[in-house]
Amino acid sequence: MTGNRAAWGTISRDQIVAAATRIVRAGAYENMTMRSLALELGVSPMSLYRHVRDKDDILDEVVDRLLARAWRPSSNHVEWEKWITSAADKLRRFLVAEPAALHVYLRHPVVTPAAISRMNAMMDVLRGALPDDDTARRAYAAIHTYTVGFAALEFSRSRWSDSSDNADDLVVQLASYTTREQFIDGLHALIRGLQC
Amino acid sequence: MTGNRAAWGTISRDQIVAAATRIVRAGAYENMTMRSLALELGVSPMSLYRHVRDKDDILDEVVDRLLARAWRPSSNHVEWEKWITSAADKLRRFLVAEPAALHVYLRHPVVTPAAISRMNAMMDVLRGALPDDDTARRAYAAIHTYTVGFAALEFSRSRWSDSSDNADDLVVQLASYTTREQFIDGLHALIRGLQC
DNA sequence: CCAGACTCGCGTACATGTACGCAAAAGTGT
DNA sequence: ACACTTTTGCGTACATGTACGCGAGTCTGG
Repeated sequence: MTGNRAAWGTISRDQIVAAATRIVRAGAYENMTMRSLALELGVSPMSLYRHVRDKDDILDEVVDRLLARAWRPSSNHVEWEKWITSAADKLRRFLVAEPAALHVYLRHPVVTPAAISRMNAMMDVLRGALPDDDTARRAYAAIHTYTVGFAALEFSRSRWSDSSDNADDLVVQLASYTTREQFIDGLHALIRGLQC
Repeated sequence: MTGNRAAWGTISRDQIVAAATRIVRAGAYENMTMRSLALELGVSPMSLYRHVRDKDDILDEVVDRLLARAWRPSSNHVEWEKWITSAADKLRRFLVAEPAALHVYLRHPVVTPAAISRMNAMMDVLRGALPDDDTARRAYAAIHTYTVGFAALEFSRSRWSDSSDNADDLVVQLASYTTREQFIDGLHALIRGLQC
């Protein structure tokens, strides 16, 4: 017998990602550490690194799986603006609800399968609605930027307790401008501007 | 004698922030750790915590000092759109050039003195250009969101080496859509849309 | 001037991600 | 079957932020 060593081939990349996905789905992203993950898989922490580059590598794949189930607009809107709005709002919700996703989106460009599917779907709609390809690309980039930016600020605000009471009225008012309505409002302004 | 203990009153909050500012200004933000900071101040790491809540507390103040010198538009543009564009671009540059600043902006609402000055200046301009106060506030919020979002994506892209060669053409094209021109382009679309 | 309260510097300790290299298990060619 | 290479699990170690509490220095009311 081998002391206390786990059997050869105990873990695979898929199992690691699956376990991580389960943990994140359970809302325990903050407590998902390499050590806790290893413990759950009955393996030593360093063993994970045989199958995975680093923690972000795992998160990339976890987030892709979650995104695949989260990005599609609620229904097939006839008007393209509604479809785009719904798609953008879905991504915003996703990023705010899933800190792991925001982490990934802010760390590097996301080019995983689900993200690419989503991009292609949005580009198809934008290409059909705007004069030329270049305009569509610029529109996509601007909308994406606004969406991720909004999600980042909305999330950062959510973990904020106003410790200082000397709070400027304007500050408070603006800091609280991270509601869904605000998002839609700004997004519509952006879309209007992109059509000119 | 007191063994090796630093003299009473050796450090103050101001000195800590000043030292941290020096380090960040020297571009060594990544290497600014509580330990290195303490070492430079001739003090034990834990001593810092008598004067500072945590590392982010220091960074907040450092970033405010740097922001104060970085946010103003280059010149007094007559047209408000140019002034706003310049101000937004200044913030974008600042956030991309200074990782510490991006970190702070993504972590919680920034309500330090320089940030408030900047906000008030922008609000003054927007109030003068748009029909009513509410519109101005919405405009500010949207522009701020877009600016911070763009900076975050631009920065995340800069630390990216395209490891996969199966890279979709579209992906590459869009991932590289983080240039100053793209920023200005999207910003102008947004501003156009806000005026309707 | 002195006792008690308060401020401050610090030693220890812990959780985290992960670099490095050893050794056991599995695979491979002969 | 045997020598080898490759794959895999893991022990150790380090840098990081920071919680906790001790004891020394300073201040304050009587």
